[in-house]
Amino acid sequence: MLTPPSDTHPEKGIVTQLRGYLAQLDLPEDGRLPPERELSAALGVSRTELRKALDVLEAEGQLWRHVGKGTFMGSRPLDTFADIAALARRSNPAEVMRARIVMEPEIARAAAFTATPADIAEMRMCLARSRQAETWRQYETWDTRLHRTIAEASQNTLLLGLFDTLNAVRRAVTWGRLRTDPVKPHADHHSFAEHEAIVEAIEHRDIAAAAAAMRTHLQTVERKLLDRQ
Amino acid sequence: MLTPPSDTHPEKGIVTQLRGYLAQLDLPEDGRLPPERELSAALGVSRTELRKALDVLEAEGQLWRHVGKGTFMGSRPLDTFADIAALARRSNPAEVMRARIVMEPEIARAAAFTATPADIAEMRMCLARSRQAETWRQYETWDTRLHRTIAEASQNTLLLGLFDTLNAVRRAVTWGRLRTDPVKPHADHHSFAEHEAIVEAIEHRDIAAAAAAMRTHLQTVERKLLDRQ
DNA sequence: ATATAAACCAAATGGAAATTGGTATCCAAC
DNA sequence: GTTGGATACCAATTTCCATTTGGTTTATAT
Repeated sequence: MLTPPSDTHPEKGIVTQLRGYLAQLDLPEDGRLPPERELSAALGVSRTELRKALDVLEAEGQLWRHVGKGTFMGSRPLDTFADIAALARRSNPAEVMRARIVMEPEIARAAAFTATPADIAEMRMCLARSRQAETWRQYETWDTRLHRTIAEASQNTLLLGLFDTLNAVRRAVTWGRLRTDPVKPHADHHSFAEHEAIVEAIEHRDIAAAAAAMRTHLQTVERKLLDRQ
Repeated sequence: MLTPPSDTHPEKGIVTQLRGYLAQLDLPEDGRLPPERELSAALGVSRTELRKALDVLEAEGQLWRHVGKGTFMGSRPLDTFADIAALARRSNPAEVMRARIVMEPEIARAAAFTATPADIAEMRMCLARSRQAETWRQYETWDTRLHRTIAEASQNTLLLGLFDTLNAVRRAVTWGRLRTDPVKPHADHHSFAEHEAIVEAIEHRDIAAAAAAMRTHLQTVERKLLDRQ
């Protein structure tokens, strides 16, 4: 499968010639260098020989290559997938709640700064729809969407991404213990008033109240969660 | 910008006609329904009138629309991206700092609760090493490790995972504008005292002070960051 | 006034064509 | 018989362009 590097003996000259050429070359921002076919022509060597030299530099970690993409100086960018499944495996509902209590009040605080009228309109719609929900399933859909709308309103794509990750883990952890009650949430379910308070605070640009209301809400949710176990 | 729904008075007949048509329609897996131009023809109404009816259904949350994509039944799906590269592409240094200021003070607060003596010992080592650093490169290594040790001390694998994600994005975003100064940090660099204050607060289990010290520190970093641009 | 039709726009999609690193084959040279 | 070069081919990826789609504007008619 893999050919041991020591198997071939590329002329050392080609490697050093390549090194010099690359050093003298001014690379684009991403460190991409010309395709092999051009490079071999520019250096006056065959593609086979050039590739042997490139093999050496790659083994040294000086560059990395990928089919269809090209050859790049530097080290290969990290495999960049926050493995949600792995996170969920290590975590548990209590941790998820603690993480929510850490993140979401501060997100709400930021949202109170930056929310647009459209954001607030969508929050209000989520409130209304969650009140009209006929099943817990529907209720949770609109509850989730309300919280995400608040995260969107923070106008920070990174915070939103972190929130989504947290949410994905939450779904994965909570999966299997979903509420399947046929009954629907009572009209005086604690979340209704608490959600209302959060949106109210955001609408009034009261950043401290927004954070506090979100914290209160999540702490209530946490208490209910622990009670049930 | 937004047209108030009450502004127009679409024939209620069209809305109910549309409701019926959609109910009778068997939708594809993704809930996508025919483009407006087809729908209006099928229903024998003008596109303008159809759109008014669609506006109603959208306001009710029964469907969502997006230019270029189409119109879909149900509620708008959340596009969850745990892809760090994608996150980094959409984000920027300012956002990263805001996200840090949101997350890390609260993480420090949690850490002040749960840090073990071993955690604190490691934090102190990071402090010492960062003071001894001979280059900015070294300094940043120990700075990063200090912040991560604090996240570890929160004893919450999910928070730690989110912190790591944030950090990966930070590295990706900051890439290319790394400090290459040959000089090393001054002995009175602001971070030294600020780091000290954070660890001190954690050690004394002063959760409020820990959060405050971390927030102060990151706000200083943010200020310096913006100054340089 | 209101509704309709038509045209236009920008976002998004889809697919063909071109590009690129990797691999196999054939052939000449020594 | 081994080595190296030229060529062709492969699959992953990108690039480019036409098309589609929801959103908006304009002109026309009733």
